[in-house]
Amino acid sequence: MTSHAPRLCCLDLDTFFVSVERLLDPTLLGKPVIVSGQPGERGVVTACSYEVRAFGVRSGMSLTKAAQLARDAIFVPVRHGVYADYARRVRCIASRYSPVVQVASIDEMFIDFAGCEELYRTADDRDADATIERTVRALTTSIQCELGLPSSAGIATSRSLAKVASGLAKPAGVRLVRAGDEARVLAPLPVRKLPGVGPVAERKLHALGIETLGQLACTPLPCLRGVFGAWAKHVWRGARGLGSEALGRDRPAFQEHDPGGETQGSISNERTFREDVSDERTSLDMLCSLCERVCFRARKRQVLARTVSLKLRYADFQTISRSTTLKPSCSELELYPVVLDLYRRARTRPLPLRLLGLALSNLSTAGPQLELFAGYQSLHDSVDRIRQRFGYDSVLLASSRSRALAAQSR
DNA sequence: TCTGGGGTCCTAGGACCC
DNA sequence: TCTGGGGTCCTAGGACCC
Repeated sequence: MTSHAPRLCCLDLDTFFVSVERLLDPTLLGKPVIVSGQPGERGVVTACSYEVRAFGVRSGMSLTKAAQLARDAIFVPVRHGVYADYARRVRCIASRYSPVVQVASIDEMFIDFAGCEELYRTADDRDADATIERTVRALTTSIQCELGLPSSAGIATSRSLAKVASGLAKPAGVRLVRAGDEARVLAPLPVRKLPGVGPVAERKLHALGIETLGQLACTPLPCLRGVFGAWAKHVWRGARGLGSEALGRDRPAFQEHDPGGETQGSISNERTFREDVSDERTSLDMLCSLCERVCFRARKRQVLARTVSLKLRYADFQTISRSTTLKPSCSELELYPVVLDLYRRARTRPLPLRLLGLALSNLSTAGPQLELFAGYQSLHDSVDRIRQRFGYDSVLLASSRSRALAAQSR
C-alpha cells in the first residue's frame, strides 16, 4: 500500500542565510559567519555557520554572548530580500520533481512524492523506497549544482517525522525512515527534537523524568495532559512516529483575491529600543512610525484590518498587549488615534520601555469597503507611490520624521 | 539563558444572543 | 426574575516556529 510507505519529504536548506552570503562573498567560505546585527547592539543571532556552532553559538542567542563565544566570528547584516529570491528559485527546482510542494518557511518545504514512484523508477532500484530516496538525492544535487546551495532532506510517512529525519540528515544528507521503523528511529532522540515541543514543554517533561521520545511514547496519555492539554494525544502520537500522511492545508502568505472576504494572517511590526526609553515623545514617535509601517504594508497587500493590537514591553521584560476591534481600515490617519488609546491603557507603570509593537489582524481583502475611507484614498495613493519610487523613508508623518532625524544625528 | 522580529495557533474568561 | 446550555465574538496571554 503506497499510503503507508514513506513518501513525504521535508527539504531544509542548510544554514540558508549563511550559504547565500557565501555565494555572494566567497571569502566567507570556511570562516565562522554570523548573520545578524552588529555585536554590541541589542539583538540575537539570526543564522550562523557550522564553524561558529562549534563554539556553542546558536540562533536566537544574544549577540553579546555570541561574540564572547566566537571571538573571530564575522558578523554579516541580514538581507531578507536576497534570501527570499533564492528561496523562490529553490521552490522552482523542487516543483520540477513533484507537483505537490508546500512552503513551510523561507528555508523549508514539504514535498509529497506519493504516486511518483513509477515515474522515477529505474531497473537498479531495489524497491519503491529506494526510488524515492534516489529521486530526493537528485533534487538536493540539482539545488547544489544550479544554485550552489547545500540542503538536507528527510523522507517519512508523516510530516512531523520527515522534519525530524531532515534534521538527522544534516549536513547535506538524505535520510529515509522506512515504514515500521519510525518508533525505533525516534526513541533515542531528546524530546525537544519533536516539532511542537519547545523549551516550556521540555522543562515540564524533564520534571516528570521524561528525557527521550522513547520515554515519551511509553508515558500514559493522562500524564501528558498536564503538560500539553488538548495537544497531548497529538504529541504522544508524534513521539511514536504516527501522524497525518497527507500534507495538510497550505499556509499561503498571500491569499487569492476575494474582494470583501476574510484573509488569513496578520501584519505586525515591533521594535526594541537601543536603550530603554522613558521619554514619552520618543515612544509616541515610535508608535506613529510603526502605525504608518503596518498600514503601508496592509495597503500593499490590499487588505483592511478590523483588529489593532499594541504590544508594550517594560524594562523588566513584563509584556502587555491591548487590542481593539473596529470598522475595517488600513489608514494610519484613522488608526493612529486608536493606537494612542491602546497605548494609554497599556502604559500603567512608570518604568522605562524596552519595546513597542503593533499588529493588524482580522484582515479582509479590500473590496467595496475601500470607499469607506475614500477621503484618505488619494493621499495614501500618492504617499505609497512616492515610497515605492524613492524608498519608504522618503515620506513620513511629522512625528515619524522627528524620530528619523533624531536617529540620523546619533 | 539577560532574551529580535516576523508569524501561527491555542486557551480561557466574559459578553451577548437565542 | 431566575435559570440552562450552546454558539460566537472579543480580549489577553502564552507556546512555538524559523
